[in-house]
Amino acid sequence: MTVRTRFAPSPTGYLHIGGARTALYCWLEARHRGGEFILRVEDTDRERSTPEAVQAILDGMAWLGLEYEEGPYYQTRRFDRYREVVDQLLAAGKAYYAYETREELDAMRAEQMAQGLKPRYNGYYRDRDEPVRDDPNRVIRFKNPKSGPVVFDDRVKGRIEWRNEELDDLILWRSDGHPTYNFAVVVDDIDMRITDVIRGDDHVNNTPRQINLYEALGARVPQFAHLPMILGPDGQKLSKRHGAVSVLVYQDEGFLPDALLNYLVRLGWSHGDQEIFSRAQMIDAFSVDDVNVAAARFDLDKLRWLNQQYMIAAEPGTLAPLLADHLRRIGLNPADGPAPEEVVVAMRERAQTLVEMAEKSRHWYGPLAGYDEASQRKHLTEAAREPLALVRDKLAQVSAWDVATVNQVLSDSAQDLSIGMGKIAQPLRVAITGSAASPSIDVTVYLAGRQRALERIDAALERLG
RNA sequence: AAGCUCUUCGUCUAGUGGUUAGGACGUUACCUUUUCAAUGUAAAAACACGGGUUCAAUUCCCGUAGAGCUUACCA
Repeated sequence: MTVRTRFAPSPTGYLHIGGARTALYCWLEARHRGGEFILRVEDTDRERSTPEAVQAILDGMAWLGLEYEEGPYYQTRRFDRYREVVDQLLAAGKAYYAYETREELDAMRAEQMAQGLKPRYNGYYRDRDEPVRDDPNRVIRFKNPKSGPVVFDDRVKGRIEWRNEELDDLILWRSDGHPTYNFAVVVDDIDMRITDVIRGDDHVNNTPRQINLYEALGARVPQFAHLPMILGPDGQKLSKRHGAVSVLVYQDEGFLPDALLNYLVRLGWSHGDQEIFSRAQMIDAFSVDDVNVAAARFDLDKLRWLNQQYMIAAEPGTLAPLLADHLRRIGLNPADGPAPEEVVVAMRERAQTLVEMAEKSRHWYGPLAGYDEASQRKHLTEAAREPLALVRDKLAQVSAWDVATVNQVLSDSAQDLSIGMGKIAQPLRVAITGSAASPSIDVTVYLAGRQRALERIDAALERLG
């Protein structure tokens, strides 16, 4: 039988870190076992679902490169099918109408809580043979078995057992004429022949009821795998302050999708001592059976480190357009400076994100924002005048403009003046970049371009005098 | 309140009835270097607690504590 997994987000928000990892694990499990991955949008909650959120999820999936064989399916387009199934259940006596108002249900719960009981529906209408009546509060409830155990072997949490006494008769069909989530998922997962349900562990509690539904419908129960949560750095539930923002903000912040995926795959899963996984390696090594049981915290530092590893390993040409884009975002024109590809090579060991890379490269594309206070005081001193002037002259005269030529000019100058390279490099660096930290000095000068380099040296010399 | 679940360095994790409890991020040194990085080397850093079982428990069992999830006509 073909393995089929699905990612089934509800479009009430964007695709966040937790959702992205669930999607990744579903995708990996399908890929690893040569199966199919399906995307299904659970939009039965019409109040909270929005088309923007649907688009945000689709965009997030696309950016991460988690392609699906089927979908997106939309639950709102399958209402006829749910109606059909609920009617079957009704006809078979496996479901019934109930008429309590919300207030009555709330009161029931409150009373049970007060008695220290687990709150649940008391089944008042379950075995009443009343004629069906029209009522604004009319819902359809499932006849959950009254006794016996419900057992399942969760692929990450192991064996979980429930007693049917703990469960109540869940609502399948709301009074507003819509199916409920617990009903729609089961119908969908059956119809879509899902073999492995991989989802967040906030769903473990729904699983026994769903299993009962599968059985009432005479369907084969799929395998379940409940993934632990991802927590914020403080161990609290992920909030907007942490990572509960759209994965697309990671794009905005200069992360590579493969780096994010690599980070996420290791959050709750590991394979020996390996930290870096290409997509192919992930697919090869991954199994939900090896996923951890405990919740994990999101650690931005490690993501940043991984992102840099990916930037260093990437073909510079593939990063160039991304860097150009980030330069534009901070108001710079990539055409006003060196080829982004060359900047990538110079800067990838000095930046952990593309945003950082763009920021640290501003001085090659736009005017100097000013000199770093301490660097200026230390290096733009009277002692720098002679070397700067000499270098300026030589740079103005050389016929070629490349790293080797610049390097030659600098070492010649050092020799001419009988001083160490540092005495030339540091003042020059401050002159060109405004700070004492940059790539090697020949590259730094080369990337500035001859005209800009000469202008900056002139400006620095003027400052001295 | 009840049901379900979780607990190894600060963080992500490996691991086993007998290990110097391993790796990675981060941190701190050192090396390198004209700066800053990157790389390399090294160091500090963990089995939540209490009882059992056992010759021996981080590992198995039971409690305690802490944390999470669910108890919706949300998903």
